[in-house]
Amino acid sequence: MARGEDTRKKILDVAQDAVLTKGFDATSIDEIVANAQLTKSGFFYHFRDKNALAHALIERHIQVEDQLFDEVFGRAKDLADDPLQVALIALKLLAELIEDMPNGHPGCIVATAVYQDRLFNPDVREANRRAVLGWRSRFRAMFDAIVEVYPANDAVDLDDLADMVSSVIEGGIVMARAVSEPSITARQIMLLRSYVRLLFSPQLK
Amino acid sequence: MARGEDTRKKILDVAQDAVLTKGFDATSIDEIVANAQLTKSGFFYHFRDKNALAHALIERHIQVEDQLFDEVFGRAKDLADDPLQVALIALKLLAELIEDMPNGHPGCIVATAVYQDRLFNPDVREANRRAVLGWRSRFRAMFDAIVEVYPANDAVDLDDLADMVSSVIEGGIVMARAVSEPSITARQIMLLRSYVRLLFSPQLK
DNA sequence: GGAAAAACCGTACCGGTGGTACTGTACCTT
DNA sequence: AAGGTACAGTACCACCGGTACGGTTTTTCC
Repeated sequence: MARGEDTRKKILDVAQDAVLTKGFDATSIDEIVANAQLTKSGFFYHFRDKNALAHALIERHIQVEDQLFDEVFGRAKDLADDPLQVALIALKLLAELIEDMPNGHPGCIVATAVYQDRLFNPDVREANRRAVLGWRSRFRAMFDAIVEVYPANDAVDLDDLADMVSSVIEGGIVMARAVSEPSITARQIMLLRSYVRLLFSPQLK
Repeated sequence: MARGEDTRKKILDVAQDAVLTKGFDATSIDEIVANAQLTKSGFFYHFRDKNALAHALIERHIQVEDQLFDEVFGRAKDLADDPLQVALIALKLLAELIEDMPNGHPGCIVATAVYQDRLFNPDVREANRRAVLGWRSRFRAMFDAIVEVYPANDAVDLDDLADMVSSVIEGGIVMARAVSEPSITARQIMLLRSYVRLLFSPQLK
């Protein structure tokens, strides 16, 4: 059983690497099996078709991303008690984390799926949707905690604000790739942080 | 000469329609030539290969988008003199415009190109880059005008802030498509507007 | 230790797709 | 009349996703 899982993981690793640099469609199965050192038969034993691969890739990516967010927010909560400070610290940590990634952020697989209508496959589409909605509720909770202490300086919907975190990250990745300036993503997150501060700070400076 | 241009335009129209709904790779040349009512030979007479089609598509999309921005900002300048008010009005108009688009925003072709490494083709990559940098300088000018009158309430780089406009739009499109809520994009722009107001308003409310 | 299941390999094949190559031809301009 | 423009038509190729199926090794469980 461990043998099978190892192979499956290797396929996913190889595929993810290729997909993030070349795109999903540009990554052929032949290429994947060559790099993973197995045969086409082996590949199709583990994945029904290429959609199943995309699905697995997204599912795994969501887990990793969620874990990353857990760590960042866990660390932020260790460093402060005030919910606004926690959010500001978390966003800073997130920006630093993305900044330190070699070659910039690997590029979000969710967006990759959105822009290749492989997502016509309902499974992939649904996985994508769940991921985004998960992030929404996560960040929503963060902002809920803030407004209990600090009333917002502008009328904003908190779900929209929660979405803005994902939105700025995704948009930042697109921008970074478009102009080949990897640092853009992190700087965009810092701007979002600036917004959060202005939105909830009782006193402007 | 007009005969050739008409055919070329028809190819682009048909292709754009398919690409925006199905993705670039999922759109076959056979399908395009069928819908445009010509033969494969005709297609390859106008475009060297599929990359050349992508390139033309992006180039044309940039023109349309620029024209759209021109209209929005022109209208905003008609409605106000104060640079901050102009920006706030422009962002509101932009949000409304995107909101009114049937089926949500068509989905930015720039991002489509970013996520399929068609951008391995230097022409496409460069066109993409030029588009994004063009938007940067455009929005940068807008914020430059504002800071001459209103000092920012937070230390921000104006190029980053300019990028944030594009970033929020691109990210908003990704989010909207991921969860199938077309209105997200417009609401994200309204949040950016909220940030701009908080950032430059001398008085908070 | 033997059977069965899991995890593959090898090979052959199919339809679709991007792309090439070359010939033919209607039309328009000079 | 000549020559370029703008295609149509046909034939062909390599690659890719996917299927089919038989054979082989490895692991697991009784």
